Amino acid sequence: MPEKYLENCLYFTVNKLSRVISKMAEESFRPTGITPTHGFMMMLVNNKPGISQSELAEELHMTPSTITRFVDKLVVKGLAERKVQGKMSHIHPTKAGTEIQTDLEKAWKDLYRTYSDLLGDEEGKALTKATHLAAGQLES
Amino acid sequence: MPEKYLENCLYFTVNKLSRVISKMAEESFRPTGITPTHGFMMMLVNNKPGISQSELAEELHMTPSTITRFVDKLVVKGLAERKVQGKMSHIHPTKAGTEIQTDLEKAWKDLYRTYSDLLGDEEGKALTKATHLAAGQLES
DNA sequence: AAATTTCATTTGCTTGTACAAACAACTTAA
DNA sequence: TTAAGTTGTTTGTACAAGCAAATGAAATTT
Repeated sequence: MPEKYLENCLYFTVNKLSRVISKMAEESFRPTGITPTHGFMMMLVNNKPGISQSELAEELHMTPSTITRFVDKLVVKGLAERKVQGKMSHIHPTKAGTEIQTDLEKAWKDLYRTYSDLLGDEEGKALTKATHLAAGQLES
Repeated sequence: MPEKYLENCLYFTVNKLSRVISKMAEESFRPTGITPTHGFMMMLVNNKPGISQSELAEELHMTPSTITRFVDKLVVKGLAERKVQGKMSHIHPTKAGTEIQTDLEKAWKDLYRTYSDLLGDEEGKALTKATHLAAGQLES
């Protein structure tokens, strides 16, 4: 299977794109002091204080164990706190957590601008949509 | 930034798709006894015995350190061997390595079929192409 | 009410991947 | 021909993410 064939493989191209855009996202979020995924999680917490971990898992499409670790980190960083109630954990933003929201939104917009400028606005949107759709179709 | 907004973010959708298709690829490659990425590496080695690690890094779009670890594993599994020559490492397939080539190709085809069936043949191709293009445009 | 099942979270362990620093071998120029 | 720089590989360390099993609480069944 000669060299160039790899780029006809969705597994391959998607993983590569994932690495590239992840690096870009880290760059955009650097000023906030947290990584992109932690940033998204924090925004979800700010958006709905008291959100449960399973809701976070649902939104972020990540497994519960990963969510636990990520919440741990937000707590250690003083951005959020866990209120345990029976078997549920409810996550609330701290003052510091509320305060970085603006930075997070800025970072997110910045990321959006960066890749949109490189891909073209419409192309970026189209790719995002296609990617989202495909992910949905493939998970079964 | 309310819930559904995440799906308008390329970083997000791409990472999700990457997780989904990686799982699918693992599934397809399970019969071969190695993971998809090791499988691709092995195919490259079979395709060009004596290939250097930097060539592998180039083809696979991965960093040299990652390549080292992956080659290590192929060696440990008895599928390949390193012939060190000066500062270069040349990777050759062993007998066992040559022998699993057919299985690897089958796994690869199987992966292709699986996602093409779910996405539609043309859509799958188009997405692959778009993804490849985008990765190229973004890495700068 | 006790036993069982279900559910949300946690913990231990594993894998993939990267970066930074180190190292080793080659190249070039004074 | 030695010093300086470059290039290919390796090693140490770290982090994201997952799985499987464990825990602890709630809900359901007997």
